[in-house]
Amino acid sequence: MRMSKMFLQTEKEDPKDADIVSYKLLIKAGYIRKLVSGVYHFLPLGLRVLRNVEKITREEMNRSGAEEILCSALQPKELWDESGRWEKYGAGLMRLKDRNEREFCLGPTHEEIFTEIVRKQIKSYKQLPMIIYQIQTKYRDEKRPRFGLIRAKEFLMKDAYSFGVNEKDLDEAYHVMYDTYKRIFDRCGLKYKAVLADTGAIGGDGSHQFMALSDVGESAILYCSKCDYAADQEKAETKFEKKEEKLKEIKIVETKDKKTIEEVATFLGVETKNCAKSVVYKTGERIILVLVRGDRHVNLAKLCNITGAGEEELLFAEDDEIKKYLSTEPGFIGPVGLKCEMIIDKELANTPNFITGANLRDQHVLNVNFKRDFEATVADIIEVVEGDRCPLCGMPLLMERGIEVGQIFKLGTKYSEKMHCDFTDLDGVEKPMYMGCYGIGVSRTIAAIIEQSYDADGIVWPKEIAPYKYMVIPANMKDMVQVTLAEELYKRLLEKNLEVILDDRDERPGVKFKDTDLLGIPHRIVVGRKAGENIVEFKQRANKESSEITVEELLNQI
RNA sequence: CGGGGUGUGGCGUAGCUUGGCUAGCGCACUUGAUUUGGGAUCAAGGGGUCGCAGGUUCAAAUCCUGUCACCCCGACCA
Repeated sequence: MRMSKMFLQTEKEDPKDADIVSYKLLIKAGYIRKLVSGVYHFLPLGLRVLRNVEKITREEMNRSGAEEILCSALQPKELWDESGRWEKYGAGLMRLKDRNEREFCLGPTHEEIFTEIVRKQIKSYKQLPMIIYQIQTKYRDEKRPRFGLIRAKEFLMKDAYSFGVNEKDLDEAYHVMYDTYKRIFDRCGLKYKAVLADTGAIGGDGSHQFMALSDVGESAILYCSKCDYAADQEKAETKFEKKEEKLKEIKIVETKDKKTIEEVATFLGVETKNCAKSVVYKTGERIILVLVRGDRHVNLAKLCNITGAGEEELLFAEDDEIKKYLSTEPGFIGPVGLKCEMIIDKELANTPNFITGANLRDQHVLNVNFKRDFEATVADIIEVVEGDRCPLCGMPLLMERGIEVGQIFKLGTKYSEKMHCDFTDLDGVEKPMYMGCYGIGVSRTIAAIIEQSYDADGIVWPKEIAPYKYMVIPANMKDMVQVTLAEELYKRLLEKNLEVILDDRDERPGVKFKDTDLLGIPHRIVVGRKAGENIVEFKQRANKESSEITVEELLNQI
């Protein structure tokens, strides 16, 4: 490609609306352009990068034995009704109607579609197991799109679905995909961790996320300082020690105007972890009192799983609703004597003699004990933080932030049962298939790569990702010796089937160097003053090493 | 959804408080000259519904009302 002909515009100044590196650089270097919030165009260089990530993904998926298809993005409501997700998915689903008022959505994910395709075609155990996948644009009406390609409304995703006859098939497919994902992200040059994950809206009972480590990541990862336990914060568990202490007698104390945990703890001269935090949630008509230790936060993902509520359905109850439905006093809520659904965190359940609200204005209760004083469902509902104990080995957990670039799920028969995706087994009995699903955010991966690989001058692409691998720069376009040699070199590199740009613009060399760095082209070849002696400069973007070599040496070397 | 902020040529911005002449500057773009190893210099030039709608006024980028878009923060309390 000739730079003079390229559809490219680089910018010197940072875009006003960007504050993370990957987005700034993608815009400045002319890789992408924003249409509206959360929706982006890929310009020639951006598309080449996207295609490179796709290529790696496709090659590794094919290598694993999976087969590629391409489904429609437009999906009819009926299929989503079958799985029950038309209601459950909530506002994130892009819904639309055709001219006959028939309802559709733009696919945010494709479990329903793949299940539909497979149930039409696969009838026998003999045709299983199998994995099919696609690379396609997905649509999600995000609450708040942000960080450029990291959270977009429209984005490119690779999604794969496995179908098998039993759990063993599923486990095998899951492991194959796990290994495949590692190969994909290795080739993308990412530093990442595979962590245990919550299954969220997709459902199922086993999942890993692949997290590209980065401070701008929206997810928190907790991992053990000693063993190899690693989990998303939504999923992470911790080990706690059961405190042995004699149960004391329950006692009401006056706590005038002391509403928050901190106020009460300070007032009573105790630590917040000796108090119980009572949080009232509602989902539809259901009112749930959730109890965690005073120094803990409720983990919404865990709570959703336990209550069966969707993340958008589970809300904090307003004060007047609390008064109305629970006949208690906001600010002084406690489990003792309260009549409603209650869930207590297992850590608090094992804490003796804690303090709670008394359900009366300006009063709290001391020495409350689970079981003795009230009953509730026990569950793990706290958010684990850095310093908590590893659930496997008990050593302290560390925390890091990550960008979720991939996730794999064991779906089991969740979709196949609802949607009647059955096969006839060896014994002649019709059974639901065991499914898994496996996603990679292709466009998001690009942003993650940049977040991990840039410097003051611009992007530093890993070699497989770079849109072009070589930049040939004639330093002075008026010097015919330089121009001729550069043209010759360009031709020779093209003949070798290398991805090369010739910067044939009539610009000063500084401009060309700056652009090469900004674009992140891995290898730069400058044809300059020594062109007459057939010597050029060969410089590497990543480590800034450069050498002067003859054209012949260069051609032999690459 | 709640809170805060911002909308002025392709990009980045000044002007707005205190209304007033042709809306200024840098980058980019066009033409010419000089220049050519880390974002050149000079000269000439083109490009603007000041987000949109309404209002106040002799007069609105500027004041008022509404609206749209974009960005950031938040969604944890008993």
